[in-house]
Amino acid sequence: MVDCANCPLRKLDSFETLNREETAFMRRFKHGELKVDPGTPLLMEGSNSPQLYTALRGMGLRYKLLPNGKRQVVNFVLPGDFIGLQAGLMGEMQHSVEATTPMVLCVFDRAELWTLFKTEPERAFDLTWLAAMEEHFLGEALTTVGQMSAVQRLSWGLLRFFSKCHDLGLADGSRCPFPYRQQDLADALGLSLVHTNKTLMKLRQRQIVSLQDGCLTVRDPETLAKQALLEVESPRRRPLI
Amino acid sequence: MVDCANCPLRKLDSFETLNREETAFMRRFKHGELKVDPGTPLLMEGSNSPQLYTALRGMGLRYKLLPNGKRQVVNFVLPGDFIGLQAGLMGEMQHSVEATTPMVLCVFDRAELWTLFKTEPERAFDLTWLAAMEEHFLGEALTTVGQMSAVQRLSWGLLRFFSKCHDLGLADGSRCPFPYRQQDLADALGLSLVHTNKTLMKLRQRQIVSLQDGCLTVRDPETLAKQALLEVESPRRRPLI
DNA sequence: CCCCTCCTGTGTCACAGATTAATGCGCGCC
DNA sequence: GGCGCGCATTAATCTGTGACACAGGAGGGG
Repeated sequence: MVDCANCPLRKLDSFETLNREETAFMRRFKHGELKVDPGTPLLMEGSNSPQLYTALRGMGLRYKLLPNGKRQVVNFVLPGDFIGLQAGLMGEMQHSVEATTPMVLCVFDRAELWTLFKTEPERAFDLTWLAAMEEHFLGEALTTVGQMSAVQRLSWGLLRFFSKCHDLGLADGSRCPFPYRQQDLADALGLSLVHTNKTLMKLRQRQIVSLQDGCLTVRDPETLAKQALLEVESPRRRPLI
Repeated sequence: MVDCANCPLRKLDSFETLNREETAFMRRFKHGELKVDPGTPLLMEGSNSPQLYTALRGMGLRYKLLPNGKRQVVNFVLPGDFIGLQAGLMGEMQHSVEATTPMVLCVFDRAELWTLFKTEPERAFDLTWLAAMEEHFLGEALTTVGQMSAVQRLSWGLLRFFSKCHDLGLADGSRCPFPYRQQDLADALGLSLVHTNKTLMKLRQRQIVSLQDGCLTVRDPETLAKQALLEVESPRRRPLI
């Protein structure tokens, strides 16, 4: 499922065990299970919070709240995602998770983490690998939000989400569930709601994606991928002379 | 040095050993040493590259190059920083490190990583902790670039860099080295060079920071910190009637 | 049925920031 | 000295995006 071909050390087939189904490993270390309903934010008060989570079922989003009321969606949470390690060390911003469909989370006791490292190096390695993947994703997100236009950001965001769904086997052909509001997309990509809406309309009118009834359909993956990396037509005006 | 008070598991005094000085641990696992001169980019071709690095001395920056020639500075590299785990898994964007002062890097063999997890869980734990800290930083950076104004971004960036220096003992009072060009700052914060320059001038004229001769001086830390989180004066226009 | 609320769609306008260009300044080099 | 080069600075202009306002549709509840 998850592409591990690049991992130089070993085939990480154990990755799959982190996805969607509760494994023997989870059963051993888990502290409890959590069912979360859409709309209820799950606050994570930094590393003082004694809990770590793995999403088992459902989708949600991980975000930070700013003192001025704005919100940055840091990542979309899908089954298999590990949450909580990255919670605030400094405690300046509120770090939260909110479900957008009914979710089931596997809860770990943070204090067990150290045990894990001593007794199950393979699992510890997986964990680190996941953290590195997340770090890579965030670097890409930062690059996109920092350097790209609205069309490119949307293209990147939708494509990324779709591939993640696809890797998890949640996509049906070019279709995947997308239980988010436009406001969520806007907050994830550093755009305003209105502009996100208008840009989405552009993508729809160009028959590149379709987004309705909680489903995302990628109609033109090539163009989408091209736009996600580089403006299709060079927007550079030619000099006047 | 690095604040570990929040780590619930144990006092991470071993962190210090990752900073600046080469330790017995490094000597055991290290594959070589690398001296890098300013201006020579060190390409990291994803996890296919067999190497991982720890910065021992000097400063630099880690960035991604886009096909359209733009650049996103992902983080500033200081002594003690671990580099390479987060290199591209997908290989879309070029991920590189460039020194801005002469640097010394400790080179690890990527294949040794797995050995480390089996034989030195403490070190493996440190590594994961570092990855989590980096992840937290990137989340904050994303939030800043996605939601904040130019003044706030600059304030956040400078403050962050200064605290990092301070934690590493590289700062002298309110002064720390800053071997970067304004273009580097601009690329880190998703701003244009010109606008970065103008905003910097504003901060200087308000006696909040001073930036010259490769040194950053924080003159008014309170205001800086306030601005880094929330616009000081609310920029909301009052209605016309 | 109406009323209310949440969300999407669309037009208008203002502004923060991008772009371009020109200047100055220090520095190394021939 | 004169030249080129890299970088900081400043000004002038343009534009992508945000802010605001409002209409319409979809539910939900009494």
